[in-house]
Order: sequence, then C-alpha cells, then structure tokens
Amino acid sequence: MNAVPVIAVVGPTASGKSDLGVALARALHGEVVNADSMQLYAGMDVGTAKLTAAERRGVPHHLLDIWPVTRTANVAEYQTLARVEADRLIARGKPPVFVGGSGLYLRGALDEFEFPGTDGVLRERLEAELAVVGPYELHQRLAAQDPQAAATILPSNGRRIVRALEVIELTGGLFTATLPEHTDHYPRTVHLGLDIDRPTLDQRIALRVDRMWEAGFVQEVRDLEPKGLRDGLTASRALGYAQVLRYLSGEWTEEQAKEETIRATKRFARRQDSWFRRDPRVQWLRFDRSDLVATALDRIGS
RNA sequence: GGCGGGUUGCCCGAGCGGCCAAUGGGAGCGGACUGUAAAUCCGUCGCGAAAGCUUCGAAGGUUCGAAUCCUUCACCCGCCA
Repeated sequence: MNAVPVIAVVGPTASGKSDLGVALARALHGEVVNADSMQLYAGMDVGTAKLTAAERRGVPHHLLDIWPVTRTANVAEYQTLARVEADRLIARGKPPVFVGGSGLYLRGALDEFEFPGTDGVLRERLEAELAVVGPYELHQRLAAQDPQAAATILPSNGRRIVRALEVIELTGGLFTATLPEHTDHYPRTVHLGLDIDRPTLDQRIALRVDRMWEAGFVQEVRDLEPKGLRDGLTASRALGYAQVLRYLSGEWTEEQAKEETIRATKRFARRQDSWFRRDPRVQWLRFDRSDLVATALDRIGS
C-alpha cells in the first residue's frame, strides 16, 4: 500500500501555481492547503490573487482567511495548523496539495523545521531598543553572546539581530542563523516548481496588477482600513496593500501606487526564485507547457 | 530674431579644473534568510582576468591636467519679439 503523497506547488508569484494546484487536487482527489502567508488573511482577496469559489472548481481549500488583518503573521503557528490539515487529509487518503509562494512557510510545514519560541514583551523591548540605538550596537551585543550567529547575520539587518537576541535571551542557548538541510517531514513529498523566464514573468506581473486594479483592489483596501489594516504589522506591508495605503493617505498618486506595486512584485519574485532554486528537491516544469498537468502527475507517480 | 537655462553611464539625477569611471536613487543581475518572510538585509552594476582602454550632446581650443573653462555646431526648454 502506497503512502498518500504530499504535493507542494512552488514558484514565483503569477507563475500559475494556484491553477495547477486545483488541477492536481482534482486529478488526485486531494485538497489544497494554502501556503501563501498573505492569503491567510480574511478580506485580502483581490490583492493576493486568491482564487474565487468558481476558480476553485469544487476543490476544498484550507487555511485561507483564517486571520484578521490586525494579526501579526506567525510561521510557527502556521506550521502547526498546516500539519494538522495535512495529517487530517492523509488520514482520509486525500493528498494535500500545498500551494503558495511563501518559502519559509512551506518549509515550516513540509520540512523538519523547528522554530524556537517567542516572547512578545521581550521582542517589543528589543525592537524599541533597535529603534533608538540602531542595528550596529545590537549586533555588537549579539557578537558577544553568540559569535557564530553574529558572523552570519549582517550588522545592518536589525530584524534578524533582534530575533537572534530574543531567542538567546529566551532559551539561554544560541541562535541558529543558517537554514537547515532540506529534509521532508512527510515521506512522500513531491516538490513541483513552475519554471518561468523573467521577461514573461514580468509581463504577467504587470498584467496581473492591472487586473487587480480593474477588479476593485483600491476599494478592497479602503474596506480593510476600518478593519485595522494599517495596524496590522504584517498585512499592512503586503505587496500592493502597502502601496495603496500610501495612495489613500495622499502620499502617492494612484498611478504611482500601481507602478510601485508592479516594481515591488517583480523584486519579490526574484527573492522567491533564489529561495526555491536552492532546494534540490524541487522538480521544475515549464509553466506553459501544454502537458503541464499530465507531466506533473507523472512526476508525482502513483 | 534676441536673451537666459539645459544636454552626464539602461533611466532619473549629482558633480562644476586634479582626490572622477564619475555621489545618490531606480531598473537589471546575483545572494543571504529558523516565529512580521509579499518581511528584513547584502553584493554587483562602462569594457577588460589584469595592465589598461573608451566615457559625461558633437567638433575644436586653453591647461602639466577638463564632465568641469573658452569657441563653434546640433538638439531641448523658458522669457522677450
């Protein structure tokens, strides 16, 4: 008896992950599990290119709209939730199809990956300190407490320095500043990556952002404002949302917001690329091949 | 027609006699990444492996030395006709 496979559909934004995910889930009688950190937020639909009910074609989607925009995202919690969903699906014999471009979230769910704890108060204190003394001074402190971590984390990267100090203070141990090996948590995991050349991707991104605007993206952001979007540490910085918020507050013109969104999205795609490319497990498939679904199914095997 | 302002590397934009292959930003290219990750941060970015070579609208000139000063030409902009 073969184990139920777990599928991950990865790749940069706008490469067609969502559609492939649905197609695979249908073919395998599986269900989709979201692995996009921003689609976790309720109400962030247009700007995150969340699939509509119709586009989901009857395939159940999990871990969408589970957080209010005011909530700060949290990988560790996502990891727990994702594993629960996956385990549940596997128990029912349904292949979980993870779809999303949030690299760290994917690894949290599908890899042997343990996140050290966190402490809100401590974090806040360190962040306040960062704001006044700057990253370099904190980096020196880190160097004194954990030379290894300090050597890996650049002195200019305040965010990572804060987290390292937090972990050290909290656990009394050291901070692992490098990513672990790629090790599957589920034995039969198939990683599929959508391969797309940059010029084409850039075009698709521009087109997608245009469509978002046509689909009422600005209004969506307006509607989220009273729900606290501006106060959401994570959500307020989401691609597009951050830019539209600047337009709404009069800092930018609408055109500027749109242009910046396109630019930032392209930059993001680049980062996604460098994240997924280094994962040797990923089997890359040309996004536009006519037999994409069949080939993907072939790679998954039976 | 007259007077004034401008022309800088893919784009925007500093520089205004030597320390300038030329600050900065954007784009591009590459990278890091363990609880905000659509975040945060780094490198590279005229050609060349290097010695060195070719650049700052064009052509001349001044100077030991020019993107920077002078002359002419071309184009753009503003004001006066």
